Amino acid sequence: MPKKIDKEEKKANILEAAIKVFSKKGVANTKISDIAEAAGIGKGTIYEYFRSKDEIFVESFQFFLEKVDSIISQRLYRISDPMEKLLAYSSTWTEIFEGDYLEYASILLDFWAKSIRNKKEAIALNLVKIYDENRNILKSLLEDCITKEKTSSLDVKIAASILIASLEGLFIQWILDRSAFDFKETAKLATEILIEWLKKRD
Amino acid sequence: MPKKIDKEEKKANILEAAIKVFSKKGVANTKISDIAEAAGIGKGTIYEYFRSKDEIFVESFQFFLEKVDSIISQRLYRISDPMEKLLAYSSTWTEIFEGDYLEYASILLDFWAKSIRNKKEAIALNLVKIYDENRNILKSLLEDCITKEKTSSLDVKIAASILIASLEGLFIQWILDRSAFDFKETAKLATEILIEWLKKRD
DNA sequence: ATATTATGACCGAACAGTCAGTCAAGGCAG
DNA sequence: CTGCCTTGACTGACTGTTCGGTCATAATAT
Repeated sequence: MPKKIDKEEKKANILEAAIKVFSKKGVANTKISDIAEAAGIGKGTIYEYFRSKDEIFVESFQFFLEKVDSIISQRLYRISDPMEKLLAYSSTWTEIFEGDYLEYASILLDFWAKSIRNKKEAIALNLVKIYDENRNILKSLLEDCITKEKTSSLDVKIAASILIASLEGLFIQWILDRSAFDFKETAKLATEILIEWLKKRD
Repeated sequence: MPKKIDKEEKKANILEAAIKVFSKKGVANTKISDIAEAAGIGKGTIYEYFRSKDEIFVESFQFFLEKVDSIISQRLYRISDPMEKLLAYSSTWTEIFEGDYLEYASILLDFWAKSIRNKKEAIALNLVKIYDENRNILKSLLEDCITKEKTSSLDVKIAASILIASLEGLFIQWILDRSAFDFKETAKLATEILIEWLKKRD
């Protein structure tokens, strides 16, 4: 077999493994050898693809976001009805974490922590950008749902902020105690409440 | 004999210092010597009061929660009007972190992370309890605000969950990027939206 | 009052364990 | 053989924890 190694593919493999271990044990408690073992390779090999543990951490964040992003846009792509689209957005997050990706969830906390503590680093700037993008995406989706012109654009953006907040906040509560409420249903309800508020507004 | 010292007071001093350092650097990156330095004592002295770094972490969580709790109940105590009371609840969180305690904020992420990764540990069980208590507190406050009997109790508890979620979610976004929106105003708005929804419900 | 002793709070050097990152040796395709 | 990949034993820096010793002060004796 002509051994042309696909560096990108191999990196992706390592990142998948890293995310899995990071999620389970936390970044600080994860050894490079843990990642190597999870990826089924030797410890030294890791350093053929990444300069440092921190680089793995940063890139895994990017990798994770891209993955979630692609899942979301894939879903929204097929839907045309605005309301359906909005609900699909909010339910995608819930489905991601109710499904195979549940184990990946807690890595979000490490990303948040690192970003908050080091606002100047690329990872933080990136996260800020992601939030802003998502507020804007949701703003558009919300605007498509309410067919009123008089609602101020500012209100809609604030509503978008609140929606993101609700979804993430519910996620944290639910991950800690899944018996507290039905995540999917409650997320849907939160979305509907916001829409209703926007519609009734004058 | 040396002066008899107040063990509890000294522990509190160390915990205050620990929380400060934990917040700034993250628990994993905090050395015992950092805490000692911040508390103005020697490294060895720490171990006169705590068995291990982990014990400091766990106790600082408890300490932090009690502090926030006492601030909130102190505020609510003076208010009788239900709506005022509810708004005071939500604004207290914002004020805590907009004021002197801003630096303490990011320690929440370490608490969350530890709890989520180790659901059986005391710290996690405690956090679950805290959330449940707060959902119930908010449920009562919300019920006092809407003077309708037909609203189902379940709806109110779900609304309480969403309100907590909104406040925490907004907090994360705001801490990352304080120019995104006005925290206090947006938190207030989220509270009002939920009340409105509950009132109009049949 | 003053000297002597007992106490335990306090400290930080030393220890022991851990782990990120290195590198010399081995493997394997062409 | 040549060149590239892979590897895990190794190293050195780092840090949680221990522990023997110091010292200020309280208690007691004179």
